[in-house]
Amino acid sequence: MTSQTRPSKRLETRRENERAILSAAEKVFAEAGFGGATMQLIADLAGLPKANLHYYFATKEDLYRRVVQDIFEIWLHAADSFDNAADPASGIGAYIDAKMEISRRHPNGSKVWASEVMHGAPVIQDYLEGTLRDWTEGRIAVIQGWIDAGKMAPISPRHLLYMLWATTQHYADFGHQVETLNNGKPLSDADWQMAKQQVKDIILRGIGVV
Amino acid sequence: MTSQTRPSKRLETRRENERAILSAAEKVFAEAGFGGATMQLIADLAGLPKANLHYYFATKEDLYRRVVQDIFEIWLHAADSFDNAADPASGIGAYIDAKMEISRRHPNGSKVWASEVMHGAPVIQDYLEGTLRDWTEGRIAVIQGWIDAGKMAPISPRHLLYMLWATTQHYADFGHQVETLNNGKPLSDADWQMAKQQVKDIILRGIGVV
DNA sequence: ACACAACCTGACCAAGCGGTCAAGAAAATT
DNA sequence: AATTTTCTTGACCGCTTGGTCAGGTTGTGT
Repeated sequence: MTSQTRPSKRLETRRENERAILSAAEKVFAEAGFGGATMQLIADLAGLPKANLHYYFATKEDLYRRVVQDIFEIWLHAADSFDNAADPASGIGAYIDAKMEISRRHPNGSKVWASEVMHGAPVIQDYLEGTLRDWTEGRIAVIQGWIDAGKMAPISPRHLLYMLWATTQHYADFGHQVETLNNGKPLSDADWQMAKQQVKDIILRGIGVV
Repeated sequence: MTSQTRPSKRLETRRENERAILSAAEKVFAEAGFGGATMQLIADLAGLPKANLHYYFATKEDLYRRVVQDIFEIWLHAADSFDNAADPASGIGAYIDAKMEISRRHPNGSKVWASEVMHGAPVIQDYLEGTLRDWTEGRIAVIQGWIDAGKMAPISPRHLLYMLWATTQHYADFGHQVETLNNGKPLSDADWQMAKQQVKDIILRGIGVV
């Protein structure tokens, strides 16, 4: 019985360890940057000896690359909210909601991404020139279509996208600053709700859809 | 003649060296992060032997602290554009212009600041809790005054400020990404003009002042 | 001219880094 | 039960790092 594909203890612990390492690495890379992070610190946080990290990930760069790639995937999936929307209010509104949720749930990932780009994207330059550029051009076309159809104000779609990215990611990348200005307390559920609403209010009115 | 306060060769070279070191440090810290930056790299870029750096700045952290403080000063001065404005359109418009200009002229400084905050502001936490918090509360009051006077839409001043910071600094912190999406070419004068105008267009309409 | 203080720097050091490896433990296969 | 494969780990290594320091050089006040 239960002859279903057993997880095979080997693969199971492998997955567990990889996840523990990636989770620890994301945090350490986010808090210390690539240069400031040490394999020892990641190992301690993951609860494994340092040598074991090098069994799963040959080099520090390999580990870092995986962390950045994973984030990029999550980040791109927020685009799904963008598509299948007939009008800008719902499409862009949903995109803001999705990006804000990512900032809340994956602040470390957002920081690693920001750090990578700030340092000249030495690891993911190909992603910027490939996937991201294609994605961007596609959304610009969608937004331009809305403008041409008279559904929103004639702003530059490109700069609107930058504003959306900047504003939503600010709550992750500059989360510490936001928290400090919130009297040192993390944002509550209501605070996040408020932030989301305010971003949508200003931007949607800014592009003339309310 | 010329008995005016002579610069005194000593102080002159001191100032020159300090400026060379700080300029080099800003660039290296921005490109590599605190952890990734090395005193040797900064020394080479400044054209001085490494030991000489330690004569002017005792430790790497001291040097870093000075870089961050200098940036904070520049950053705060952009607030001057905010004050002495009777209506939100000119006040916030001027603030956006000023912050965009800083992003263009001091991208490295902006990156160092961003990096510092992203890593939990280990060095400038007191600035966040003191000067920045006071500054923020003050501007929130100004904006709230405009709202109460019916001069703009009733949005949350706090989140408007976050949006302003995020959007304007995006062109510095994510300059590499912006450049890549601009076909790998740096933004031209016209591009910057366009960016400025678009940010002002969307935000000013977003807060209901156009 | 002299003496004193400020400045400069090549050589050096302890500490910590990423990464290696050999030998053993544990699981899977036969 | 034996064997092979995968996984685990303490000890170790070469290298780079931030920082030091003694001794020389340069500028300044007297």
